[in-house]
Amino acid sequence: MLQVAFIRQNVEFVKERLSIRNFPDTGLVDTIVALDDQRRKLQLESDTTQSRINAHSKEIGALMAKGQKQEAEQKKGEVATLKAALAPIADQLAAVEEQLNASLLRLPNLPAAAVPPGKTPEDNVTIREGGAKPTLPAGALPHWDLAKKYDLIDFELGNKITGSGFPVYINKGAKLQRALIQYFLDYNTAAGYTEYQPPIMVNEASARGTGQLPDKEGQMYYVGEDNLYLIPTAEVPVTNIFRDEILKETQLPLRMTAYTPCFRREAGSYGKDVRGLNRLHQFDKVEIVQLVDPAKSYDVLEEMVLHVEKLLQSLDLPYRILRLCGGDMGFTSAMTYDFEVFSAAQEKWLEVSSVSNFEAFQTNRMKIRYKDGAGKTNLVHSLNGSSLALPRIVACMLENHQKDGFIALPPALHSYFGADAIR
RNA sequence: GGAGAGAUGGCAGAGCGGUCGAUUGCGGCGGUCUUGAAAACCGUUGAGGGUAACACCUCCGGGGGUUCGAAUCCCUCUCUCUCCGCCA
Repeated sequence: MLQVAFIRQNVEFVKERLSIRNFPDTGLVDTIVALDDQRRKLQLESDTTQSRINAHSKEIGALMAKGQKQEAEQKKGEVATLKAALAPIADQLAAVEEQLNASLLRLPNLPAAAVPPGKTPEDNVTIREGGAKPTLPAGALPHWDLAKKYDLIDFELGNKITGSGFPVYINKGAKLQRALIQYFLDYNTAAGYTEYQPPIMVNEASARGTGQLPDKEGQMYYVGEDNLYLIPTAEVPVTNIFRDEILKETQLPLRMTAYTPCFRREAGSYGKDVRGLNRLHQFDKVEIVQLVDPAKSYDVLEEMVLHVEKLLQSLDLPYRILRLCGGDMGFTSAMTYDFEVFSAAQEKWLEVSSVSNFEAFQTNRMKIRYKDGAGKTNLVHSLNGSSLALPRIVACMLENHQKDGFIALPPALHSYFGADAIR
C-alpha cells in the first residue's frame, strides 16, 4: 500500500507510473486525494470539538471538588450539546477513513524507473541467459514419462488421495525432493540467511500484510472453521515475522530463508500447462526474504538475483533472467526478475523463481519500520525471491539430464542425494 | 473440550473513576567523572494523526457500553498462563 502523503505530493508521477503498469483506473488516485482531503477536514473538526469537551470535563471535575454543583451541572449540559454535534462528524470521519483505506488497498505498487512498459509476457526483457541447451538422446521423454519410468512420482495416486495437482513422490523421487530442499537451505544459510520453519497456515492479518488479501482470496485454500489460509508461498509467514515492529538500524538487513510447502488453488488455469509438474496445487519451495534500508534495496535486489543465478548455475540447467514489464508484474511489486529454465523435452521455458523488490508497499501494510541515525522512524523495504521452487527444477533436471538408461545429477547434489545419478 | 487467572511503554512491573500517555526498576541514548572502560551521578527515552513550528486529537490486547470524565466499571471477542481431560 502506498503512503497517502506520498500520493498527495506526487499525484501526476503516481498516475504516470500506474500507466506503465496498464492500471486502468487512474481516477482512483484522484479519489484517494479527495477522500484524504475530506478526512483531514473532518479530523480537524472532530479534534477541535473533542478538545473543547475535554476542557469542559476537566472544569467539571474542578467544580465538583469545590462543591459547586450547579455550575457543574450547567457545564454538563454544554458537554451534551458538544457531544451531540460531534456524533455525526465522527460517523462521517469513520466512513471516509474506511473508504480511503479501501481505495488505498486497491492501488497497486508503482513500477520502478527501470521497469519496461508493456502489457504481456512478450514485453518482458531478457537480461541474460546462461547454461547450454542439451542435445537429448534419441527417444527422449518428457518428465512425466521419466517420472513413471524411474518410479519417482505417482500422479494418479495423488488424484486418489487428494485430487489432481497433488503428486506423490516415491523412492528416489522423494529423496530427490529432500536433497534439493536441504541443498537450497544450506546454500542460503551459507550466504547469511537465517533459516526459519514458519507455520504454513496464516491468519487474515498476515495475508493482508503481504498483499494476498483483499481480492486474492480465490487463490488461497481457506480453512473457514478457524479463519486461516494455507500459504501460497513462504513469503507470507516469513515477511510477517516482523510485522508491527520498529527495528534498530543495526538490525538491518534482515535476511531470512525458509522451506515450506506451498498451496495454490490455481482457479481458472485448468487445461493450460498443467501436465506433470508444470503447475501444481501443492509444491515445495525454498524462499529468501530480506528487510532492508530503503536506500539499499535495489542493490540488494541485484545481489539476490546473483544469489539465485549462482544456485541455478550449480544445477547445470539452461536458464534466462527476465525483467518483467509493467503489465506482467504482480500487484505488490515495484520491480521483478523472473528466472526461467528450459525444459528440453517439452521445449518450454518454465518459471522457477521470481525475485522482487516491493519497496515499502508491503511494509506500509505491515508497519515494519526502523529508526534511522537521526532517530526518525521510516518504513523498511521488503524483497523476496524463490531459491528455488522445486517441481519445475525437477521437471527440467529429469528432461535435460536424461541419458541412455539413467538421469545424471549435477555434482552439487551428489552428496545430498547420495549418488551421482538416478538409475 | 471443561474450570480458573491474566493481557499496561523494548523488558519487568505499579496504577483500581478526574490533574495518567501513564510511578518505578532494568535496558537504550546523551552528558559529568576517568588515560580508557566499569561503577556512580545528571539528563533523556512509545506510536499515529495534525502543524511552518507549536497547540490540539487518538492509542494502556480488539470491539462495544456506562459516565461530564475510563488504563481503571460493565459486556463481548481474541490471545496467554495454571489445573483437568484427550493426544503426535
